[in-house]
Amino acid sequence: MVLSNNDGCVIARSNEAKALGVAMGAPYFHHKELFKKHNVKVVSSNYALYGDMSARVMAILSRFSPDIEVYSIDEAFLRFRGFERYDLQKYGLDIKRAVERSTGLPISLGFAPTKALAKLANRIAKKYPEQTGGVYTMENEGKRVKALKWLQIEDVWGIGRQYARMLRENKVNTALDFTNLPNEFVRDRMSVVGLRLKRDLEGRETIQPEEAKEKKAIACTRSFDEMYTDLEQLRERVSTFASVCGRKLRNQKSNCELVNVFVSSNPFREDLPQYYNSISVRLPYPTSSTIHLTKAAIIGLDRIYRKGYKYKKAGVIVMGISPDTQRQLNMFLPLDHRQGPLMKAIDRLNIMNGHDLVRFGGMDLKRKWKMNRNHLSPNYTTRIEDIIKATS
DNA sequence: TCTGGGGTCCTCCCGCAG
DNA sequence: TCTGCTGCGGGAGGACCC
Repeated sequence: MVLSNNDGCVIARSNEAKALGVAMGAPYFHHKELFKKHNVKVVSSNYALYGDMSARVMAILSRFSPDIEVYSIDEAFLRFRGFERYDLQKYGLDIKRAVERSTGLPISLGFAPTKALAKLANRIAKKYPEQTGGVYTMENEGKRVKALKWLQIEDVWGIGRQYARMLRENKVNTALDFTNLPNEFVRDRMSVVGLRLKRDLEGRETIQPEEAKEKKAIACTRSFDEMYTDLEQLRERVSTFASVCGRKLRNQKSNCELVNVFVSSNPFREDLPQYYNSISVRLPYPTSSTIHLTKAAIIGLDRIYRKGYKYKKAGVIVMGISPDTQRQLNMFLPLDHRQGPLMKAIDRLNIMNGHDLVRFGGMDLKRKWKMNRNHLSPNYTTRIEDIIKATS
Protein backbone atom coordinates (compact mmCIF):
# COMPACT_ATOMS: atom_id res chain seq x y z
CA MET A 1 0.00 0.00 0.00
CA VAL A 2 1.19 3.46 -0.81
CA LEU A 3 0.55 6.46 1.45
CA SER A 4 0.04 10.10 0.55
CA ASN A 5 2.31 12.94 1.60
CA ASN A 6 2.76 13.09 5.37
CA ASP A 7 1.77 9.39 5.49
CA GLY A 8 -1.80 10.66 5.74
CA CYS A 9 -4.04 8.62 3.44
CA VAL A 10 -3.94 5.38 1.51
CA ILE A 11 -3.57 6.33 -2.16
CA ALA A 12 -2.76 3.01 -3.83
CA ARG A 13 -3.57 -0.56 -2.91
CA SER A 14 -2.57 -3.95 -4.22
CA ASN A 15 -5.35 -6.44 -4.88
CA GLU A 16 -4.57 -8.12 -1.57
CA ALA A 17 -4.92 -4.83 0.29
CA LYS A 18 -8.20 -4.14 -1.49
CA ALA A 19 -9.44 -7.55 -0.37
CA LEU A 20 -8.91 -6.43 3.23
CA GLY A 21 -11.53 -3.77 2.58
CA VAL A 22 -9.27 -0.73 2.76
CA ALA A 23 -10.97 2.11 0.91
CA MET A 24 -9.12 4.45 -1.44
CA GLY A 25 -8.20 7.58 0.46
CA ALA A 26 -8.75 6.01 3.86
CA PRO A 27 -6.80 7.66 6.68
CA TYR A 28 -3.78 5.51 7.45
CA PHE A 29 -4.10 5.76 11.21
CA HIS A 30 -7.66 4.39 11.13
CA HIS A 31 -6.40 1.03 9.91
CA LYS A 32 -2.97 0.81 11.45
CA GLU A 33 -3.87 -2.18 13.60
CA LEU A 34 -5.45 -4.06 10.70
CA PHE A 35 -2.33 -3.54 8.62
CA LYS A 36 -0.10 -4.81 11.36
CA LYS A 37 -2.27 -7.86 11.89
CA HIS A 38 -2.22 -8.83 8.22
CA ASN A 39 1.40 -7.94 7.69
CA VAL A 40 0.62 -5.31 5.05
CA LYS A 41 3.67 -3.76 3.46
CA VAL A 42 3.24 0.02 3.67
CA VAL A 43 5.35 2.57 1.81
CA SER A 44 5.41 6.37 1.86
CA SER A 45 4.99 8.01 -1.52
CA ASN A 46 8.25 8.52 -3.36
CA TYR A 47 7.66 10.74 -6.36
CA ALA A 48 11.32 10.89 -7.37
CA LEU A 49 11.19 7.14 -7.98
CA TYR A 50 7.75 7.12 -9.63
CA GLY A 51 8.57 10.04 -11.90
CA ASP A 52 11.73 8.38 -13.14
CA MET A 53 10.09 5.00 -13.73
CA SER A 54 7.22 6.74 -15.50
CA ALA A 55 9.59 8.52 -17.86
CA ARG A 56 11.21 5.18 -18.73
CA VAL A 57 7.87 3.55 -19.50
CA MET A 58 6.74 6.51 -21.64
CA ALA A 59 10.00 6.42 -23.58
CA ILE A 60 9.44 2.75 -24.40
CA LEU A 61 5.80 3.34 -25.39
CA SER A 62 6.78 6.10 -27.76
CA ARG A 63 8.82 3.58 -29.76
CA PHE A 64 5.56 1.86 -30.75
CA SER A 65 3.60 4.85 -32.03
CA PRO A 66 4.73 8.31 -33.08
CA ASP A 67 1.56 9.75 -31.62
CA ILE A 68 1.58 9.60 -27.83
CA GLU A 69 -0.20 11.66 -25.21
CA VAL A 70 1.21 11.20 -21.72
CA TYR A 71 -1.99 11.58 -19.76
CA SER A 72 -0.65 11.15 -16.23
CA ILE A 73 2.22 9.61 -14.35
CA ASP A 74 0.93 6.10 -15.10
CA GLU A 75 -1.25 6.45 -18.20
CA ALA A 76 -0.79 7.31 -21.84
CA PHE A 77 -2.91 7.38 -24.97
CA LEU A 78 -1.31 6.20 -28.20
CA ARG A 79 -2.86 6.71 -31.58
CA PHE A 80 -2.43 3.92 -34.11
CA ARG A 81 -3.27 5.71 -37.30
CA GLY A 82 -2.06 3.85 -40.33
CA PHE A 83 -1.79 0.56 -38.46
CA GLU A 84 -4.77 -1.00 -40.24
CA ARG A 85 -2.75 -3.96 -41.45
CA TYR A 86 -1.38 -4.67 -38.00
CA ASP A 87 -2.72 -7.35 -35.71
CA LEU A 88 -3.24 -4.93 -32.80
CA GLN A 89 -3.77 -7.66 -30.25
CA LYS A 90 -0.38 -9.12 -31.07
CA TYR A 91 1.22 -5.67 -31.27
CA GLY A 92 -0.20 -4.88 -27.84
CA LEU A 93 1.39 -7.98 -26.38
CA ASP A 94 4.71 -6.88 -27.89
CA ILE A 95 4.39 -3.50 -26.19
CA LYS A 96 3.53 -5.09 -22.89
CA ARG A 97 6.50 -7.43 -23.09
CA ALA A 98 8.90 -4.62 -23.99
CA VAL A 99 7.84 -2.50 -21.01
CA GLU A 100 7.96 -5.38 -18.59
CA ARG A 101 11.35 -6.56 -19.77
CA SER A 102 12.94 -3.12 -19.43
CA THR A 103 11.28 -1.85 -16.27
CA GLY A 104 9.75 -4.82 -14.49
CA LEU A 105 6.43 -2.98 -14.39
CA PRO A 106 3.28 -4.85 -15.42
CA ILE A 107 1.03 -2.82 -17.71
CA SER A 108 -2.27 -3.36 -19.49
CA LEU A 109 -3.47 -2.05 -22.84
CA GLY A 110 -6.85 -1.38 -24.40
CA PHE A 111 -7.42 -0.70 -28.09
CA ALA A 112 -10.59 1.14 -29.12
CA PRO A 113 -11.80 3.87 -31.49
CA THR A 114 -12.07 6.64 -28.88
CA LYS A 115 -10.38 7.65 -25.66
CA ALA A 116 -13.32 6.84 -23.40
CA LEU A 117 -13.67 3.42 -25.03
CA ALA A 118 -9.93 2.81 -24.81
CA LYS A 119 -10.13 3.45 -21.06
CA LEU A 120 -12.89 0.86 -20.92
CA ALA A 121 -10.97 -1.66 -23.04
CA ASN A 122 -8.00 -1.20 -20.76
CA ARG A 123 -10.17 -1.85 -17.73
CA ILE A 124 -11.27 -5.16 -19.20
CA ALA A 125 -7.67 -6.11 -19.96
CA LYS A 126 -6.64 -5.35 -16.40
CA LYS A 127 -9.63 -7.09 -14.84
CA TYR A 128 -9.32 -10.33 -16.84
CA PRO A 129 -5.59 -10.96 -17.30
CA GLU A 130 -6.04 -14.70 -17.90
CA GLN A 131 -8.48 -14.34 -20.79
CA THR A 132 -6.92 -11.23 -22.35
CA GLY A 133 -3.23 -11.53 -21.57
CA GLY A 134 -3.45 -7.93 -20.38
CA VAL A 135 -4.42 -6.61 -23.82
CA TYR A 136 -7.99 -6.08 -24.97
CA THR A 137 -9.04 -4.99 -28.44
CA MET A 138 -12.52 -3.57 -28.95
CA GLU A 139 -12.60 -4.14 -32.66
CA ASN A 140 -16.33 -4.35 -33.41
CA GLU A 141 -19.73 -3.02 -32.43
CA GLY A 142 -20.70 -6.21 -30.61
CA LYS A 143 -17.74 -5.91 -28.28
CA ARG A 144 -18.46 -2.23 -27.67
CA VAL A 145 -22.04 -2.85 -26.60
CA LYS A 146 -21.09 -5.82 -24.47
CA ALA A 147 -18.41 -3.79 -22.72
CA LEU A 148 -20.73 -0.84 -22.09
CA LYS A 149 -23.30 -3.20 -20.59
CA TRP A 150 -20.62 -4.62 -18.30
CA LEU A 151 -19.32 -1.25 -17.07
CA GLN A 152 -21.04 0.12 -13.99
CA ILE A 153 -21.92 3.79 -14.25
CA GLU A 154 -19.62 4.97 -11.46
CA ASP A 155 -16.67 3.31 -13.19
CA VAL A 156 -17.06 5.36 -16.36
CA TRP A 157 -14.16 7.74 -16.98
CA GLY A 158 -15.57 11.22 -16.39
CA ILE A 159 -18.43 10.16 -14.12
CA GLY A 160 -17.56 11.07 -10.56
CA ARG A 161 -19.48 10.60 -7.34
CA GLN A 162 -22.05 13.33 -7.84
CA TYR A 163 -22.99 12.36 -11.38
CA ALA A 164 -23.04 8.66 -10.53
CA ARG A 165 -25.55 9.31 -7.75
CA MET A 166 -27.74 11.47 -9.96
CA LEU A 167 -27.64 8.91 -12.77
CA ARG A 168 -28.45 5.98 -10.49
CA GLU A 169 -31.44 7.92 -9.23
CA ASN A 170 -32.55 8.14 -12.85
CA LYS A 171 -32.23 4.38 -13.36
CA VAL A 172 -28.96 4.66 -15.23
CA ASN A 173 -26.89 1.75 -13.95
CA THR A 174 -24.45 0.93 -16.71
CA ALA A 175 -22.50 2.80 -19.35
CA LEU A 176 -24.93 1.42 -21.93
CA ASP A 177 -27.88 2.98 -20.06
CA PHE A 178 -25.96 6.25 -20.16
CA THR A 179 -25.48 6.16 -23.92
CA ASN A 180 -29.21 5.48 -24.30
CA LEU A 181 -30.17 8.70 -22.51
CA PRO A 182 -31.57 11.58 -24.60
CA ASN A 183 -28.93 14.18 -25.47
CA GLU A 184 -31.06 16.97 -23.98
CA PHE A 185 -31.12 15.27 -20.60
CA VAL A 186 -27.34 14.79 -20.58
CA ARG A 187 -26.70 18.36 -21.76
CA ASP A 188 -29.09 19.74 -19.17
CA ARG A 189 -27.74 17.83 -16.17
CA MET A 190 -24.07 17.33 -17.04
CA SER A 191 -23.22 20.23 -19.38
CA VAL A 192 -21.35 19.81 -22.65
CA VAL A 193 -18.74 17.73 -20.85
CA GLY A 194 -21.30 14.98 -20.30
CA LEU A 195 -22.43 15.23 -23.88
CA ARG A 196 -18.91 14.85 -25.17
CA LEU A 197 -18.42 11.79 -23.00
CA LYS A 198 -21.63 10.25 -24.32
CA ARG A 199 -20.57 10.71 -27.95
CA ASP A 200 -17.15 9.27 -27.20
CA LEU A 201 -18.72 6.19 -25.63
CA GLU A 202 -20.91 5.82 -28.70
CA GLY A 203 -17.72 5.39 -30.68
CA ARG A 204 -17.61 8.81 -32.30
CA GLU A 205 -14.31 10.45 -31.49
CA THR A 206 -15.14 13.57 -29.49
CA ILE A 207 -12.64 13.82 -26.65
CA GLN A 208 -9.61 14.99 -28.56
CA PRO A 209 -6.01 14.25 -27.71
CA GLU A 210 -4.47 17.01 -25.64
CA GLU A 211 -1.24 18.48 -26.85
CA ALA A 212 1.36 19.27 -24.22
CA LYS A 213 0.51 22.74 -22.95
CA GLU A 214 1.99 25.11 -20.49
CA LYS A 215 0.34 24.98 -17.11
CA LYS A 216 -2.32 27.57 -16.33
CA ALA A 217 -1.78 27.40 -12.60
CA ILE A 218 1.08 26.15 -10.47
CA ALA A 219 0.60 25.30 -6.83
CA CYS A 220 2.59 24.36 -3.77
CA THR A 221 0.43 23.53 -0.77
CA ARG A 222 1.07 21.45 2.34
CA SER A 223 -0.53 20.20 5.49
CA PHE A 224 1.71 20.77 8.48
CA ASP A 225 2.95 18.10 10.83
CA GLU A 226 1.66 20.18 13.75
CA MET A 227 -0.75 23.07 14.10
CA TYR A 228 0.77 26.55 13.82
CA THR A 229 -0.54 29.56 15.73
CA ASP A 230 2.27 31.95 14.99
CA LEU A 231 2.32 34.29 11.99
CA GLU A 232 6.08 33.96 11.79
CA GLN A 233 5.91 30.18 11.28
CA LEU A 234 3.35 30.62 8.53
CA ARG A 235 5.47 33.29 6.88
CA GLU A 236 8.39 30.90 6.70
CA ARG A 237 6.36 28.12 5.15
CA VAL A 238 4.54 30.41 2.72
CA SER A 239 7.87 31.94 1.60
CA THR A 240 9.14 28.47 0.85
CA PHE A 241 5.96 27.57 -1.08
CA ALA A 242 6.30 30.76 -3.14
CA SER A 243 9.91 29.94 -3.97
CA VAL A 244 8.90 26.45 -5.14
CA CYS A 245 6.29 28.04 -7.41
CA GLY A 246 8.98 30.36 -8.75
CA ARG A 247 11.26 27.45 -9.56
CA LYS A 248 8.47 25.58 -11.33
CA LEU A 249 7.59 28.70 -13.31
CA ARG A 250 11.19 29.19 -14.41
CA ASN A 251 11.43 25.52 -15.37
CA GLN A 252 8.65 25.95 -17.89
CA LYS A 253 9.95 29.39 -18.95
CA SER A 254 6.88 31.29 -17.79
CA ASN A 255 5.88 34.19 -15.59
CA CYS A 256 2.79 34.81 -13.52
CA GLU A 257 0.91 37.94 -12.56
CA LEU A 258 -1.30 36.66 -9.76
CA VAL A 259 -0.23 35.09 -6.48
CA ASN A 260 -2.94 33.38 -4.46
CA VAL A 261 -2.30 32.48 -0.81
CA PHE A 262 -4.57 30.44 1.42
CA VAL A 263 -4.51 29.30 5.04
CA SER A 264 -6.75 26.80 6.72
CA SER A 265 -7.36 25.40 10.19
CA ASN A 266 -7.85 21.66 10.68
CA PRO A 267 -11.39 20.79 9.51
CA PHE A 268 -11.21 17.42 11.25
CA ARG A 269 -10.85 19.07 14.64
CA GLU A 270 -14.46 20.06 15.08
CA ASP A 271 -13.75 21.02 18.66
CA LEU A 272 -11.58 23.92 17.53
CA PRO A 273 -12.67 27.21 15.93
CA GLN A 274 -12.44 26.96 12.14
CA TYR A 275 -10.96 29.47 9.74
CA TYR A 276 -10.28 29.40 6.03
CA ASN A 277 -9.29 32.31 3.88
CA SER A 278 -7.52 33.04 0.65
CA ILE A 279 -6.47 36.12 -1.23
CA SER A 280 -5.02 36.96 -4.63
CA VAL A 281 -2.28 39.54 -4.96
CA ARG A 282 -1.66 41.06 -8.38
CA LEU A 283 1.94 41.68 -9.41
CA PRO A 284 2.90 44.89 -11.23
CA TYR A 285 4.14 42.85 -14.20
CA PRO A 286 4.54 39.13 -14.97
CA THR A 287 7.50 37.65 -13.15
CA SER A 288 9.00 34.35 -12.03
CA SER A 289 11.40 35.93 -9.56
CA THR A 290 11.28 34.24 -6.19
CA ILE A 291 11.90 37.61 -4.58
CA HIS A 292 8.79 39.15 -6.13
CA LEU A 293 6.61 36.09 -5.60
CA THR A 294 7.63 35.79 -1.97
CA LYS A 295 6.94 39.45 -1.28
CA ALA A 296 3.48 39.20 -2.81
CA ALA A 297 2.72 35.97 -0.95
CA ILE A 298 3.71 37.53 2.38
CA ILE A 299 1.57 40.61 1.73
CA GLY A 300 -1.36 38.30 1.09
CA LEU A 301 -0.68 36.15 4.12
CA ASP A 302 -0.44 39.17 6.43
CA ARG A 303 -3.86 40.28 5.23
CA ILE A 304 -5.66 37.00 5.82
CA TYR A 305 -3.89 35.87 8.99
CA ARG A 306 -6.09 36.01 12.08
CA LYS A 307 -4.73 35.52 15.55
CA GLY A 308 -6.18 32.82 17.73
CA TYR A 309 -6.60 30.00 15.22
CA LYS A 310 -4.59 26.84 14.91
CA TYR A 311 -3.44 26.50 11.31
CA LYS A 312 -2.98 23.10 9.73
CA LYS A 313 -2.51 23.88 6.08
CA ALA A 314 -1.41 26.63 3.76
CA GLY A 315 -0.47 27.06 0.15
CA VAL A 316 0.57 29.33 -2.67
CA ILE A 317 -0.98 29.12 -6.15
CA VAL A 318 0.35 31.26 -8.98
CA MET A 319 -1.98 32.12 -11.86
CA GLY A 320 -2.19 34.36 -14.89
CA ILE A 321 0.72 32.49 -16.42
CA SER A 322 2.31 33.61 -19.67
CA PRO A 323 5.45 32.47 -21.47
CA ASP A 324 8.73 34.41 -21.17
CA THR A 325 8.42 35.37 -24.81
CA GLN A 326 5.08 37.14 -24.39
CA ARG A 327 5.56 39.37 -21.43
CA GLN A 328 3.34 42.41 -20.98
CA LEU A 329 5.44 44.95 -19.11
CA ASN A 330 4.23 47.82 -16.98
CA MET A 331 4.41 51.28 -18.54
CA PHE A 332 5.04 52.99 -15.20
CA LEU A 333 7.31 50.54 -13.43
CA PRO A 334 10.71 49.73 -14.85
CA LEU A 335 11.56 46.06 -15.15
CA ASP A 336 14.23 44.94 -12.70
CA HIS A 337 16.75 43.40 -15.08
CA ARG A 338 18.82 41.90 -12.29
CA GLN A 339 16.16 39.36 -11.32
CA GLY A 340 16.51 37.09 -14.35
CA PRO A 341 20.26 36.47 -14.13
CA LEU A 342 20.06 36.22 -10.34
CA MET A 343 17.39 33.50 -10.48
CA LYS A 344 19.29 31.69 -13.20
CA ALA A 345 22.42 31.66 -11.06
CA ILE A 346 20.52 30.43 -8.01
CA ASP A 347 18.79 27.69 -9.99
CA ARG A 348 22.12 26.55 -11.38
CA LEU A 349 23.77 26.42 -7.98
CA ASN A 350 20.86 24.48 -6.57
CA ILE A 351 20.91 21.96 -9.41
CA MET A 352 24.65 21.42 -9.13
CA ASN A 353 24.75 21.18 -5.36
CA GLY A 354 21.41 19.69 -4.51
CA HIS A 355 18.20 21.53 -3.83
CA ASP A 356 18.02 24.36 -1.34
CA LEU A 357 21.69 25.24 -1.19
CA VAL A 358 20.79 28.87 -1.86
CA ARG A 359 17.72 30.10 -0.06
CA PHE A 360 16.11 33.40 0.86
CA GLY A 361 15.99 35.10 4.22
CA GLY A 362 12.25 34.71 4.69
CA MET A 363 12.32 30.98 4.12
CA ASP A 364 12.56 28.38 6.80
CA LEU A 365 16.32 28.38 7.01
CA LYS A 366 16.44 26.37 10.18
CA ARG A 367 13.70 24.10 8.91
CA LYS A 368 12.11 22.88 12.09
CA TRP A 369 9.23 21.12 10.35
CA LYS A 370 9.33 17.72 8.79
CA MET A 371 7.14 15.70 6.51
CA ASN A 372 6.21 12.31 7.85
CA ARG A 373 7.67 9.68 5.55
CA ASN A 374 8.21 6.83 7.89
CA HIS A 375 8.08 4.09 5.28
CA LEU A 376 10.08 5.60 2.46
CA SER A 377 11.33 3.30 -0.27
CA PRO A 378 14.82 3.88 -1.67
CA ASN A 379 15.34 6.10 -4.74
CA TYR A 380 16.64 3.15 -6.70
CA THR A 381 17.01 5.00 -9.97
CA THR A 382 17.72 8.60 -9.04
CA ARG A 383 20.22 8.41 -6.14
CA ILE A 384 23.50 6.69 -6.50
CA GLU A 385 23.59 5.55 -2.86
CA ASP A 386 20.25 3.82 -3.29
CA ILE A 387 21.07 1.81 -6.36
CA ILE A 388 20.12 -1.86 -6.16
CA LYS A 389 23.01 -4.08 -5.14
CA ALA A 390 23.31 -7.45 -6.81
CA THR A 391 24.94 -10.13 -4.69
CA SER A 392 25.86 -13.59 -5.78
C1' DT B 1 -1.53 12.12 17.99
C1' DC B 2 -2.17 10.89 13.00
C1' DT B 3 -7.19 12.68 7.50
C1' DG B 4 -2.59 14.46 0.41
C1' DG B 5 -1.41 17.32 -3.47
C1' DG B 6 -1.82 19.16 -8.13
C1' DG B 7 -4.36 20.03 -11.94
C1' DT B 8 -8.51 21.02 -15.77
C1' DC B 9 -12.86 22.68 -17.59
C1' DC B 10 -17.62 24.55 -17.39
C1' DT B 11 -21.39 27.48 -15.70
C1' DC B 12 -23.24 31.27 -13.43
C1' DC B 13 -23.21 35.85 -12.04
C1' DC B 14 -21.76 40.45 -11.96
C1' DG B 15 -19.92 44.80 -13.63
C1' DC B 16 -18.57 47.42 -17.44
C1' DA B 17 -18.73 49.44 -21.96
C1' DG B 18 -20.75 50.41 -26.33
C1' DT C 1 -30.31 62.13 -20.64
C1' DC C 2 -32.22 57.78 -19.69
C1' DT C 3 -33.16 52.88 -20.65
C1' DG C 4 -32.53 48.44 -22.47
C1' DC C 5 -29.82 45.05 -24.95
C1' DT C 6 -25.55 42.65 -25.85
C1' DG C 7 -20.93 40.95 -25.47
C1' DC C 8 -16.95 40.31 -22.78
C1' DG C 9 -13.87 39.37 -18.88
C1' DG C 10 -13.07 38.03 -14.18
C1' DG C 11 -14.20 35.59 -9.95
C1' DA C 12 -16.58 32.00 -7.41
C1' DG C 13 -18.18 27.55 -7.19
C1' DG C 14 -18.78 22.96 -8.68
C1' DA C 15 -17.84 19.07 -11.30
C1' DC C 16 -14.10 16.00 -12.82
C1' DC C 17 -9.20 13.69 -13.39
C1' DC C 18 -4.66 11.52 -11.65
